[in-house]
Amino acid sequence: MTEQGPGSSPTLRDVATEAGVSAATASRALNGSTRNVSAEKLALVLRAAEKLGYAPNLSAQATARGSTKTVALIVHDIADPYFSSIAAGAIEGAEAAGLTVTMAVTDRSPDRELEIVSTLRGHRPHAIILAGSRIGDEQDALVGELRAYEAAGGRVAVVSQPGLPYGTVTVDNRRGAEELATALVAYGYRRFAVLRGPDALRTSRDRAEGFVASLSRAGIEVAGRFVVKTDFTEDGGHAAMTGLLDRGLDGVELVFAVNDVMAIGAMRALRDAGLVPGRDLAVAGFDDISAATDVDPALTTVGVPMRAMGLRAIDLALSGRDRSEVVWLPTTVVLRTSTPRRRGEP
Amino acid sequence: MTEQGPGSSPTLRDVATEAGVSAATASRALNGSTRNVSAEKLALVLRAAEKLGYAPNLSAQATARGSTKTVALIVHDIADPYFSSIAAGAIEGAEAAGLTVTMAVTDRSPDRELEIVSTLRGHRPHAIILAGSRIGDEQDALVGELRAYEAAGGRVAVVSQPGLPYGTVTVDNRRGAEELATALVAYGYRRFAVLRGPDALRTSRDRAEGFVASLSRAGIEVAGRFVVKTDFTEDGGHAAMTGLLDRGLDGVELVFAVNDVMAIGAMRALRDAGLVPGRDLAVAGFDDISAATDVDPALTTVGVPMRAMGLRAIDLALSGRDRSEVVWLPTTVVLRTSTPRRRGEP
DNA sequence: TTGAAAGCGCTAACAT
DNA sequence: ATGTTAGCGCTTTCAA
Repeated sequence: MTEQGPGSSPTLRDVATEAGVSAATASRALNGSTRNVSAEKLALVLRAAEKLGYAPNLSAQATARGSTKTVALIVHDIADPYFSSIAAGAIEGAEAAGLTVTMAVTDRSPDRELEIVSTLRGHRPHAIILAGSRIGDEQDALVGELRAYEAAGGRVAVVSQPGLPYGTVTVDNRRGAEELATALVAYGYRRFAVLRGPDALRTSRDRAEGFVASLSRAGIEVAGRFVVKTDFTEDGGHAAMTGLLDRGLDGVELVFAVNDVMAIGAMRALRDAGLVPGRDLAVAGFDDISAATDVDPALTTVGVPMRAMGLRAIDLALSGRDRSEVVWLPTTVVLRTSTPRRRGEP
Repeated sequence: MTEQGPGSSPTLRDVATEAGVSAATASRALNGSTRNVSAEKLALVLRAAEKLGYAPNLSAQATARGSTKTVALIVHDIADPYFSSIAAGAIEGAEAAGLTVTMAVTDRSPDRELEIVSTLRGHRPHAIILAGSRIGDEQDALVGELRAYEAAGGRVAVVSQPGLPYGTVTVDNRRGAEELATALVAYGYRRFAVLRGPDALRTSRDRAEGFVASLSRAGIEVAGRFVVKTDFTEDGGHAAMTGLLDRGLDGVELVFAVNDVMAIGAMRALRDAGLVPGRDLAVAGFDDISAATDVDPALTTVGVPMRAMGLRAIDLALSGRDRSEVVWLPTTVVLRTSTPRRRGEP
């Protein structure tokens, strides 16, 4: 047993010495060109490395090679199931490619995001994955930062926000919402309310507008006071629903929240008010997070393949393909018991 | 605008040249000892860096300094709300300390975990945080790997599994379960079933045993056939509950699942069988994930401060304090409507 | 096949 | 206060 003093790790040199070869040979043996090293030396080096508990210093490797084995993932909020599912997919993809994932959360702050990208750039990751739609129009600084990163050979992929000049994997939010609206009308619903997120959130806008537009085409209008803006979170949904209740539902039969966590918050608000979701007021969401089937009644929603999105984003970033390719993943309307078929309808 | 060719990033040298100073001065200006550089040069360097869009190469910095600005977080499953909350706390703590988090998921495989620790070691992170209780007794290899890491100056912290020779932040799972049992007995429950996880999972064992032991002290025994082992997941809970239902409840009034996701799975199984959780059979869980208040009836559970655990783990690892210190965080019994008070009880 | 030597981008004595 | 000079641990020519 060769003891290492504190603060020190065995280096390649140590391994080389132990094996009685040069550092160059040790390096070759331990990775890259295994072809050019004799079987005996190879064995010697491997044994030495094993004995010393050698772990290559990835930072040194990176400086020498000029490239790292990491990919950076940026999400708004990792505790949100939407993002954690995307992250799970991304991590799966990255690990399959032998890469390590570094992660940062923006807390939905554009400033923070910019700062993060800037820091991350220093890590020289293979790729940077931006998950979650950007907010506001201060994108210039962000794009500038990313441009610099790309110019230096980095790859960028974006999840869920088409419109940035990078490889993107997304779903057609507008179309998904339209299909949901159509299905709901077919179920006999005629009077709707919509809980949407901040104006600047592209995802929220697309979903809300698609929903309303589709209804409109069916000859159904949603009164302005029944479209309420709130936070893109469960508490936001709860607050908005409570407000709606206070002001009076006035015949509204179904409330559509632009994402599941908001919808679940709204359901909670209904229960808090002594109402039964699904029976007294139908509720629909968007995303199909796993909680959608945990709540009672189970939530009608539009399925978004979050995990696959994370996975594909990694693929997209890693495959040196055409920048700014857009991968559209399919959504699926999932009708559950939170939106029962209305009496008297087919 | 100075354009950089692809594959290249401006280096400290470039900045120094641009500013007309030496690399050393540029280095000093850009970080560390700002004190020892004149205001003018400082401004010059800063301006040059800005102009070139300079981002320090963290790998190079790390090799030169011999230490990185990262901490590695290892979780079983990032899509699980328990772990994503811990991760959120850890990331918050790390970012506050100016550190970047790298993350890996084990998928609950001890082999994978070992492999991960080994790879991560190469990154020379400031600290490694192990979240989630270890499985099985193949800990020797893991501990060996961690020992080597520590010997080289790394810090290790563990979340939720006391017993490893490292700084640990955890809750008293046994005691939490005992208190829950006591509260439930006070509510008038007398006949229980327990859904527990794999034997080797310490957390599961502590909770299940604590619960049963507490009941036993109150003169209540849980028949062996009403203690069922299953996966530590929602599907596990669903399957176990379904099985229990098939075999007959035989008067059981309440089922305690050793974590919330299992409990929620069990509730779903009840509904699938046409039963009403809370009314036909009371259900209790452990953790108090946010979904616990989303389900209906809201889930009785034992609150675990997951986010705080992640945060404290970072603190623990970063504060150079006594290795193997154990931080106990408090749990709180939260009685909700999934376990209504039984008739005829005080 | 192997080793010597140069260099990756940065930091940290050591001089001045 | 600033520049010079060695490294940090590893990879990769280039010769041998």
